[in-house]
Amino acid sequence: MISGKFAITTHILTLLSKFPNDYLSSEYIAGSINLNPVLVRKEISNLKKNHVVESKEGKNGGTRLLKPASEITLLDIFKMTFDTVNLGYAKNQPNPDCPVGKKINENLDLLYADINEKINAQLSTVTLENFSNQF
Amino acid sequence: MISGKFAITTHILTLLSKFPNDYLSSEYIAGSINLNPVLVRKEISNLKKNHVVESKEGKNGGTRLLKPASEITLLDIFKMTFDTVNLGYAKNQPNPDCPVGKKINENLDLLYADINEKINAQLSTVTLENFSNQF
DNA sequence: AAATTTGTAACATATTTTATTACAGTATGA
DNA sequence: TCATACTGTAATAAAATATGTTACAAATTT
Repeated sequence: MISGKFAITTHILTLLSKFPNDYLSSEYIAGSINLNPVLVRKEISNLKKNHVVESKEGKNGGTRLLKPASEITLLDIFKMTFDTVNLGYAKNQPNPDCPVGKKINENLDLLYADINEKINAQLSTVTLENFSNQF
Repeated sequence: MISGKFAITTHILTLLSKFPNDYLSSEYIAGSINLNPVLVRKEISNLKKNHVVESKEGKNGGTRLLKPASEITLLDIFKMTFDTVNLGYAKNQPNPDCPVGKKINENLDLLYADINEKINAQLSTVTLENFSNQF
């Protein structure tokens, strides 16, 4: 899963933030996202690895937040679900005998690094609580 | 072509900017990018549509810039090759009976719009000439 | 003990990207 | 004027990636 990871994780966390004391099941969450529950559990697995949620197995089990929504930023979610934003690369290795081919990816990297700085700054200003309050 | 469009087009334009008076063939350009010439011609077709380059058919034909590299910004390239940057959406339509599902995409859109503003601002500060001078 | 849920692997399908082939049309220049 | 070297574009194929499904062991509740 790549393209939907941030959106799905943000959706999951928004739901959890609405019921901070309940364990929500992957099936319930999947019903809101309209996604297979197995994929929801995979993203939750990632969130657990990052100590943002905890799960309880068995009957009446599910997942809940480990900390208040005010202490989670969208930048945190971004870091858990995205490598970096980029505007793409050509798939194949460019010609190393061409001055442009030799350095194109390096120079794109510099550009993309600048872009990511701006994005990170933006995302760090929004908490899950802020985001969730829009609903 | 989605993922490589910006990178490939930037690569093409960088090459053209190095030889502003020559018609470069799609085969030559493809050799630097290590990409099929047909795909290069497709991107060039897009550049022509945007009046950034012109092509000449026939023997000794090829493509060259229609204006100086100092008058083309990376934002121009971005607009020709990207819709908008986003951090993804879940693939399926979310549940409209859930308050979160109903508004998640709308709220993600707002967030992504903010991100795009920052990216646009950044890209508008770099000309093709600036970029090309790094090589 | 029965029911419900997570965790995870294995596999299947769908979608998107990239590559290839083919060939008509155009310009050059020997 | 004919061979050559290009562009333009459509059609198709292959590869890569994303998403979906099935299956089932393990955990917990009632």
